[in-house]
Amino acid sequence: MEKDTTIAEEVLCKSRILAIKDTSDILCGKWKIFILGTLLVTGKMRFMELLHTIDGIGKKMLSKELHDLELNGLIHRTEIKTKPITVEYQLSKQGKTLSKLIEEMITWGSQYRKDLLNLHEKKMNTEI
Amino acid sequence: MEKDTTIAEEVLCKSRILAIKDTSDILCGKWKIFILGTLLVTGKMRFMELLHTIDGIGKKMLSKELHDLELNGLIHRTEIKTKPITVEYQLSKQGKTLSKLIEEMITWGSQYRKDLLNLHEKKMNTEI
DNA sequence: GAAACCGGTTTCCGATAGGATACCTTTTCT
DNA sequence: AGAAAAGGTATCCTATCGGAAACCGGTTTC
Repeated sequence: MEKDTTIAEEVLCKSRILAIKDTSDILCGKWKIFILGTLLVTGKMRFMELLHTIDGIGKKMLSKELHDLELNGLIHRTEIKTKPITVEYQLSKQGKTLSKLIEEMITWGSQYRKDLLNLHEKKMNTEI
Repeated sequence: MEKDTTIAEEVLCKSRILAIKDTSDILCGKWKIFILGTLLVTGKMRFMELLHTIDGIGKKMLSKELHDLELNGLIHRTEIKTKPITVEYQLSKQGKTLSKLIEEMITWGSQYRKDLLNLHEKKMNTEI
C-alpha cells in the first residue's frame, strides 16, 4: 500500500519535472522571453520593429530566436508582398497560452524588487 | 493628451520588461528552477540528497547554484552539528513566493506536450 | 549610379557556462 | 591504518552562446 503511493508519487514527480524542463528548454536563451513578451503586448510586429524595440538584441540573435520560436509553434511569420518586403511576426494560439506564465513572471519580478527596496529601507532605518 | 498616455504606457512597459528581466536573471542557468522545484515539493533537503535527486547535476554546479539562490534570498542554508556535519536547504519565505510561477511552468509544459501529441496523432490519422 | 531600406545570413571571435576529476577536512567505522 | 561519508573547493577543459561587422538580394529614392 505504502509502496504504491510512493511509486505513484515518483511518477507524478518525474512528469512534473519533465514539464518544467520542457518549459525552460523552450524559453531558454537570453531573448526568447522578451520577444514573446513584446509580441504579447503589441500583437504584431515587423522584424525591424522588434530589432529596435528589444533593447540590445542584434540581428543575428533576433533572427535565430524567431526561427526557434516558429519551429516550436509559438509564433507565426507572415511575409507581406510590399516593396521592399515586410515580414510580420505574431504569437500563435499556442504562443498566447504563455501569457499567464509571462504575467506571473512580471508579477513576481515586480514584487521581488519591491521587497528588496523595503528590506533596504528597513536596514537604513535601523542604522540611523 | 495622447502624448501623456503613450509616455505613461512606455514607462509601464519598461517596468514590466524590467520585471521579466529580474525574474529570468534570478532563475537563469540550467539548474536553479529544478533545485527550487525540488525544495518546493520536499520541504527540506540535504546537499547529498539534492545531488542524488536532481538528475544529472554535479557537485560543482549544485554548490554554485545553491550559493546564488542563497545570495538572492530564495533559500536558507542550515548547518546541523552532527558528525559528519549535515546541511539542510529549504525555501525561504521569499523563495516560496515562486510556487505559483513554478506551478504555471508545470501546467504549461504539460499542456504543451499534450498538444504536441494530439497534433502528431491527427497527422497520423490523415496520413492513413 | 549611389545610397538607403527591408530582412536577413555568414563569418569570426571572445566570454562564459557547465562538466569531469581530483582534492580537502573532519569524524566514524572496521 | 585505511576507507568511507558529508559537504564542499580547485583546476582544467571544451562546447555553446552570443556579439560585431560584413555581406547579400531586391527595390526605391535621390
